[in-house]
Amino acid sequence: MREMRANKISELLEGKVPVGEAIRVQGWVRTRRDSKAGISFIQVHDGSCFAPIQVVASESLANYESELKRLTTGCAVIVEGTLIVSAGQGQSIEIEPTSVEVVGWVNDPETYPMQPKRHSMEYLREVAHLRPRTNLIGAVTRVRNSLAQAIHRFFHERGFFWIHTPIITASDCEGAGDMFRVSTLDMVNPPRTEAGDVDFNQDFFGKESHLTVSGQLNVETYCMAMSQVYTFGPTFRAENSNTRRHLAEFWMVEPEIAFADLLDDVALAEDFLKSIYSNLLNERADDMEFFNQHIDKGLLARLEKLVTAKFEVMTYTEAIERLSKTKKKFEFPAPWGADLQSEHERYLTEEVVQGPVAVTHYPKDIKAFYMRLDEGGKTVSAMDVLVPGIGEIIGGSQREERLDVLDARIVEMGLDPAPYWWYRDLRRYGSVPHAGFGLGFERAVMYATGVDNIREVIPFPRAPRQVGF
RNA sequence: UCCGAAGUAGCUCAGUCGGUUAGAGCGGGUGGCUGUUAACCACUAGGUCGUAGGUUCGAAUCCUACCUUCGGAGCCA
Repeated sequence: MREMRANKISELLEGKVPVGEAIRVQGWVRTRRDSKAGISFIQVHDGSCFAPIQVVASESLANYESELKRLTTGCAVIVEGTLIVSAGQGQSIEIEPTSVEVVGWVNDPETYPMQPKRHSMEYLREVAHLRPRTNLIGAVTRVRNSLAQAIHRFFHERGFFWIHTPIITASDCEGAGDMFRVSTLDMVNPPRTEAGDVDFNQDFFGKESHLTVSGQLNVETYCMAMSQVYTFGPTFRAENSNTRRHLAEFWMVEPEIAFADLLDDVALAEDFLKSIYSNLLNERADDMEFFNQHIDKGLLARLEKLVTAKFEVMTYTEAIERLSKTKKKFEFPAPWGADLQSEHERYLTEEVVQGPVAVTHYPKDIKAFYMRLDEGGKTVSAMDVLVPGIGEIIGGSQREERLDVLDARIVEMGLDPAPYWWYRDLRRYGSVPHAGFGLGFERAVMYATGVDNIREVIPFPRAPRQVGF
């Protein structure tokens, strides 16, 4: 396989290889159509782009009758031949092969799970090992990669450092929901203390340990030395959530910037979203066209508006006023002090602003202890970025940099300050105003593709009772 | 976890006032036709109707439990 470099189908379809060149394509058969004139049209796909390329195999090939006419969806082939101008309609170029080698057959075509037809997404989840061969999951995969690369590029170009915060943590400080336990103890007969409790002193780490629910507290430590940092890695929540937008294992992006306030944070979020989505529209136009046509007709218009519109900024208090003035009926009321429901968020971004909006300064009682207390002591410097279509996509805040205020907030929320000793140290030694936000990566992919179930935008979804692949 | 809906051929579905041999499209096989486009035409194979009980002369259809999936809610990213 080394004697001749294979051509990516993407480079052929993009015109990077001149017609008439000898080429080689390696991929999998999508469909085969026979002509009794003694030729077969074989659509070959290699994942490099949305479209397959057409291979026009003639009966003059030695294995035409014996093998090529038996090709079915999913067979792996290596095609060598010439890139030619298509003699038919529907494609500009195609391949006239000098050889088509069948590398891997499909054992039982009738029961091969991937048929050249539309499958339900629920069914595709049951064959998660084969679903990347579909148009939909292939397109999602390229979009997901494009966004991930764009995120790293965005931060890298601005001098941020990617911090690999730990997956295993002994602190449940984040308080962001139930955690998965990490333990090497015998679950059936764990060692006990004299009081009868499980003796975690004898566990691997010598104390109770869990999978992380957020890298934020850890990344703040590096922010206080490296100035601009971010985490981008897996995150785990053991909540029994059975919805189309929750996973037990998902990826999260969390930047943190020093010498920055809430409006710097909003500006970063705006630049960030515009950057990664405008890059996507350029880089994966083929996949985005597919999503716009088959998944969500309004997708491209919405994304194009997002990357050009100026994000509005509105305080929570203003938002509540706007909600109280409308005649629109909501399922839930929106009194000052309560968290905004999804229906409220969508009304604000879709009807009031008709574009992206950052809502700031939420009541302190509905937000986390580490968010900076505002003048007046009723609100904190939190911000949620709301976008049409889904509502909240980013949540962030300026962090509380004053030790006395932070301590008071920890106590006020009924938390034990002791485990936060290292987090509190940051406020004792060279503390500076800083801010950051979190973006659920899968939700960003959902927004980019219009796919409405989060289980389609991650290769192997983990959710309650779902760990099969 | 709570509320609602659904499980029938390899896939997508139709079929329920209970009643002979459970149907279609796609996919597979065979043949025909065509520089074809998820081609088209003909023939053909393929189903313990989610699982376990129950009611009945008779259950895909009615009842109960369980399993699984989907949608909504809560939680949140």
